[in-house]
Amino acid sequence: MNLFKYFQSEVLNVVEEMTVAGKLPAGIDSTKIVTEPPREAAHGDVSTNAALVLAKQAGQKPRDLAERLAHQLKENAAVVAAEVAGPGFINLRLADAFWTARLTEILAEGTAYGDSDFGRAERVNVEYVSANPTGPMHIGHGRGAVVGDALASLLEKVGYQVVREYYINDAGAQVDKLAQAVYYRYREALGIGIGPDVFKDSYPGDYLKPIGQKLVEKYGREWVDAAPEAWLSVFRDFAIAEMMAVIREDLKALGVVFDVFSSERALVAEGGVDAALKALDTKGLVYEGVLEPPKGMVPEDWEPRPQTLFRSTDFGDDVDRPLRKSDGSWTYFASDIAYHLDKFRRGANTMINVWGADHAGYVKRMQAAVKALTDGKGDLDVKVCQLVNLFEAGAPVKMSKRAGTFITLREVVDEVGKDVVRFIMLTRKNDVTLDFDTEKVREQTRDNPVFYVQYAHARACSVLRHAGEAFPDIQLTPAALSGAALGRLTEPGELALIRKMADWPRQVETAARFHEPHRLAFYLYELAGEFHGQWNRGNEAADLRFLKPDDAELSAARLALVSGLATVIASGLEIFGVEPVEEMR
RNA sequence: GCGCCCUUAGCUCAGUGGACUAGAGCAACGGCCUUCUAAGCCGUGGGUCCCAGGUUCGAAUCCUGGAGGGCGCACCA
Repeated sequence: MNLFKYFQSEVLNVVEEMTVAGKLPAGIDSTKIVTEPPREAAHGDVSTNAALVLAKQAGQKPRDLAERLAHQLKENAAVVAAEVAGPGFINLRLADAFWTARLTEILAEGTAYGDSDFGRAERVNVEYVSANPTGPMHIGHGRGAVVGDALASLLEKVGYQVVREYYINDAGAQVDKLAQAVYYRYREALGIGIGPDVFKDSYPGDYLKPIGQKLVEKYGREWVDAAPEAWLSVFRDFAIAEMMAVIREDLKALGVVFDVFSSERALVAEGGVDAALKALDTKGLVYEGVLEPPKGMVPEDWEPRPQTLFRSTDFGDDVDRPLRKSDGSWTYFASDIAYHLDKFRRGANTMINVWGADHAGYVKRMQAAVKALTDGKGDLDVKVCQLVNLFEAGAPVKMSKRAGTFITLREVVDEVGKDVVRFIMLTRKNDVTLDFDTEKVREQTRDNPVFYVQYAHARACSVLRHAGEAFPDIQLTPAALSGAALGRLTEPGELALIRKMADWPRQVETAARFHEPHRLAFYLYELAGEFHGQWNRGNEAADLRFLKPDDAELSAARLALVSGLATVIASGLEIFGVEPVEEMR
């Protein structure tokens, strides 16, 4: 249960009752009432601004109205105190029994705790990674991959029907360059010398060498003297398939999965671009025109040129955008328009794209296109992921493709483990740069959030294991533990921990609403902190230890708490795609 | 030059309209601990929330302008 939503509806019920009783005017607007945790825990458990919002409409003083509302709210059995504070906030204090009931709920629901129907089974398409099939993934792709994957899981948890999608840019100039580079690797594999500058405009990486070798194994010398027109499509298709296999392996190592891989080439081949552009044209949004040079900077090879343009300025963009290149072929933007129309037609009114920082300039035009094509019915949110700076023990890792000192995502994942990479990628909001230190993330200290959260889960599991030794007859299943005498959980630290755990459903919903999975990393860190804190108090005072050999009843109640804690952490890590470990090694 | 993003404690960052005192971790300083699983615990100091206006009963939060940093900027993806 999202207890804040519950009390929100309780507040609204009271408002409704008072309206019926004539104590409040009819037709009052209560939509601005919010019910949330007070900033200061000392103020209570639940706080609402209802009186402040309604005072003016009711023609009553905020504090007077607050007193009346508070009086009614006290009728709820869970409310032990309803105090008016400041200008007219109402702070509710809840009964211990209310909190222990939340623990029972957690034990009953398991990692499904925090699930909700917030999304109302609405369909959402989350597109992420979509790295060009021209090379292995780098650390920046990894961030997008994790953010997209976790966001998708988060949305599923709150009841959306989510499609995880990867768009393969397998059409256009980039993959032709790939074919070009692979052709030279093919010749090289046959022992034919290649010039020093052959990769100047394409892909010099060694990772294409095995592909050249495979082409030799498959075709021998067949293409050595053939014209480019002859080998281009063969080499291109082969190279794309090989590179996608590499990328899929990289993704697998990171634990990232997709429901759909969409091909740009296929979309073009089946006429999707022509259809989408025709649709735009029908709306009168396509025209032939000449763009001004970008304000304040004129590219060297600038020349005024008539182009086919999309009237994106009608939908909030800064300038109209070209749909066709000078050779008459479609631009990347044109096929992307078609792709987004395709996603919309496949049922996703809400689309979320996770992009790298270098694509930030495309957000407005893409949103403009979605608005135009769907008549405002489609919604596109773009999460732009800022750069990831790699460090090793505090020193920046210098990377240069030329010097061959390029660190791939795979290398980092193999070095520190997928769980570490995934968690760290979620410890910052997507739109700020993230420092990733391959040394620091393996430290076993409180500074390292991955360790700190994992350790809380492991420590909880450890306590449960020890319980089996101390109390051989005890049943440690959640179902059995929920039957414990939870009323014996009266220590402030224990109740504070349950309060934090009970906040999970609200945390999940808020993160989902803002499409911001990183919020959960902060929550999990705080939750882990509460648990470690209670553990440490047990170090000081033996009375506070979770296991008390001379008091089986109290121990069972505390074990229920420990089990619940492990459950909530596991529920969070599940969204992150991080395995909740049972012991640290 | 234009667009987008960022600017909160010495450092790294939470905090998308509410109050009494703007939070956390690290670092600093002062104590303590050597453990039911060790990688710690308690306390103290530390802030013109980049600046200036505006909206509001109320602004770190919304709006406008400015400063600094990042990313991008027609016919590449």
